[in-house]
Amino acid sequence: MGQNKRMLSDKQLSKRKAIIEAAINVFSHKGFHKAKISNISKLANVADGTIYLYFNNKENLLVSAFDELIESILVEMKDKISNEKSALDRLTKFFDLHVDVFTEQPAVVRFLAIELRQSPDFYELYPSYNPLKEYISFIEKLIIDSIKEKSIRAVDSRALTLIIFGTMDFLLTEWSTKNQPFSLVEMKEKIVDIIRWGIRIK
Amino acid sequence: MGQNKRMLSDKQLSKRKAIIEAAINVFSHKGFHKAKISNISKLANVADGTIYLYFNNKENLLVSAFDELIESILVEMKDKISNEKSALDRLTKFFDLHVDVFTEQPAVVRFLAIELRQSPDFYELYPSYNPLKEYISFIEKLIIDSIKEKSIRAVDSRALTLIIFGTMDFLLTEWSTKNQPFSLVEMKEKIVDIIRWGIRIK
Amino acid sequence: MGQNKRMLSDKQLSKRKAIIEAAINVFSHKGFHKAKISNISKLANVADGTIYLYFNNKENLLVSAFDELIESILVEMKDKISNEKSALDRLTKFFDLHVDVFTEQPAVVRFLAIELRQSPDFYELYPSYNPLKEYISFIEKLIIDSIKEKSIRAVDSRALTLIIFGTMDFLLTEWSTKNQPFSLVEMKEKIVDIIRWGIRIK
Amino acid sequence: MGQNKRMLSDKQLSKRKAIIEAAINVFSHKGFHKAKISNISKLANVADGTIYLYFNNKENLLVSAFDELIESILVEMKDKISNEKSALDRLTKFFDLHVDVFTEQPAVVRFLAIELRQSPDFYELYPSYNPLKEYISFIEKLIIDSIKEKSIRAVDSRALTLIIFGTMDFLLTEWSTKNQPFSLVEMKEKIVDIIRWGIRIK
DNA sequence: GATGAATGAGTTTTCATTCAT
DNA sequence: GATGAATGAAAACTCATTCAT
Repeated sequence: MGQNKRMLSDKQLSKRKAIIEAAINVFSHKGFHKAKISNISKLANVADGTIYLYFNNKENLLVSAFDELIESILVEMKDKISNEKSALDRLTKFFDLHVDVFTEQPAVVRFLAIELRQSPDFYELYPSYNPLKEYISFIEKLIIDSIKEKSIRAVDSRALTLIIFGTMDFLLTEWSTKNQPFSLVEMKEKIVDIIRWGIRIK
Repeated sequence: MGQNKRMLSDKQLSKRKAIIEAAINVFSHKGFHKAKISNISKLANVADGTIYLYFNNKENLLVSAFDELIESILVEMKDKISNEKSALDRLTKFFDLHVDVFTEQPAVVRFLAIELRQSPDFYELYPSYNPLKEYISFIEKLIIDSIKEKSIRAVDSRALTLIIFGTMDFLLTEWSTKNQPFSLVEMKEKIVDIIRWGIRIK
Repeated sequence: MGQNKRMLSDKQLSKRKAIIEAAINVFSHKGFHKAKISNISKLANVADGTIYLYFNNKENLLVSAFDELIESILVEMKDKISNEKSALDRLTKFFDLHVDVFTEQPAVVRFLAIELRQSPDFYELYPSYNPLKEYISFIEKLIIDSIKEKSIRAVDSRALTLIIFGTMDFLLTEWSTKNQPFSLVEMKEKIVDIIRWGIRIK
Repeated sequence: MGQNKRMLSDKQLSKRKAIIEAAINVFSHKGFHKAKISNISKLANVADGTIYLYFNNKENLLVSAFDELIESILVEMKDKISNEKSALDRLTKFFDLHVDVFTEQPAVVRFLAIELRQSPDFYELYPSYNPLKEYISFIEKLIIDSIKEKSIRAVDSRALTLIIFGTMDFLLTEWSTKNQPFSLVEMKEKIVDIIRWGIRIK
């Protein structure tokens, strides 16, 4: 049975990590249904059965991999934007970093953008669960702060969050599934320009 | 074997339609992989084998359902916006209708927003295929026209298309997967306001 | 339901014949299990259902095709050897004709040599049925006559039948499945020579 | 996936053997197409899936069973005839043993005589493959040696091989499919007598 | 704890056969 | 009689999961 992460020894933690990394890799490239447990165990250099010592089942492995991937990305991004003075600068930087991270790891885009939506049963069972929740909440927080700082006009923070995340998501999905059909950096600048206009203080 | 749609009798066309409708319904609720052909055939009141008289296989049924659904939606929407005077009005109306259509048929949102991304094999086989292509192209065309009419400033049409479609898509996905957590119409107005500001002529 | 052949009109008889011919053709080339009723009906220019007006089922069609093919071959061969004076000449001629017939229609060899053995259930149901029975009996009769005429020594007729038919069958199967790896006529002469030596009057 | 036979543990080898034996049994009685994998797995006391740990697919199981059966029979027969002084004695003994082996295991006759010809696809894919090749070659070698030893006259070795194998094959098929309608041993003696006459040195 | 051989449930697709027209 | 659209039973094979070692 999958065990609580906190009760594991160092050796076990590194084994668990190897499994998670292998899982992200395999799920990203093959998709949830075509990914075989044996692919993941082979890549992680463990036996098939070992995976079940750390995770309850395949779906739980997918969800765990999601959670930890997003958490690690978010931690890294929070750290990198911490030097920025204003909330708006942090938000802009966040957008930049989002694009950077995913440009460097296109497989991760597939994983987050596509696999995320492949467990409808899971959503049915846990409608409130959303691995992106924290990520999106962070964006909304930056927006609220920017409004408080009066760097941007007092738009609805939820609405702006939807615009920003939805656009980032679709931008990267298009770029990724269509094999980089445009310059991501240039396109990002153009998008930021439009959105900035929409929220600037007159 | 799947047959050419044009060679079918009226009776056959209605049977084919029943299958497509059942397929959209089942795929929407269960996802491609968990949807069983027998679920679809039962809902359509035909035998399993009958589906294979009209479609080559399960994937072909998914793709056909997509194509026909999007085409019918697009035709309807094109018709409804044809009265609008300016391209910008048509674009705005298009956004409204998009939300209306999907509000009325939440299963369709799931189908388009989620299932769309669930046939990775298909995309590998036909990387250029994208059932949303025409839909997205139409949005971009409205944007280009609006710029020509000088109703909006001369932003990059591709960038604005990404913003509009990405936002619409995410707005509806959030609203749909989280069981309508906010007023869709109000949220839409707020989003339109922000984007309009971003593209208005000073 | 399959009907008695004798109650059919001329038109029906020709339809039945077309089906039998198509069946031999398709069974020969595809084998019983890969042959589809629709292949046969298409080749015979009738509807699938029509076949069931003349034959009870697929297996019955196979068996009927066998029977009629062998009967027609046997009738033809009996006619052709009727001019030969002695039973031994008729037997020798029969062997020659056997080879000729199958050289001209290799598909028929496959049909008789291979498909013949593919209905084990059928043999279980009707252990006494053997479509080759009459054919083999005829060989044995020629042997018995030859012995009576003292053209050959008084060997056991059954034993010699087994040698002659077994050799003919294997000769043609080898020649047919291995794509004519030797000169059939020359090999036949060599075989006949050996067997003749074995049965000649000292 | 089917594994290399040499890399298996003793336990696995015995499981593999049980599967092969069950396969021969079931294929013999039902024929390739009517034999179900579940019949074989049940008889071998393993799960359906286990068969696929040892063999790639049903056809591969058939072919493997063939190969191993013929090889084991041939090894045994070669050993048993090794004491005979002359090649002609070995050939005669070989014929005797052939009949003995198959008399003791009638199911094996069916398997070799009937199933052998039931994989038309296989022959199409690998036209040169013939599991009986080695067996037949061995007979021809004994014939060539007998001629060299001047025990028999200098007939064409290929022709005589066709006679001997064809006759053995048909003899056993008739005896087997018609439920032992004659004394196999007596019939064999009569056949050997005829053939011997045909090839003796005057 | 780790292993990996064994399990067996589960589903698409084919195609002989039927029967309403 | 003839048609061919519709039926639905049937089976090979995969792979997540288990558990004896």
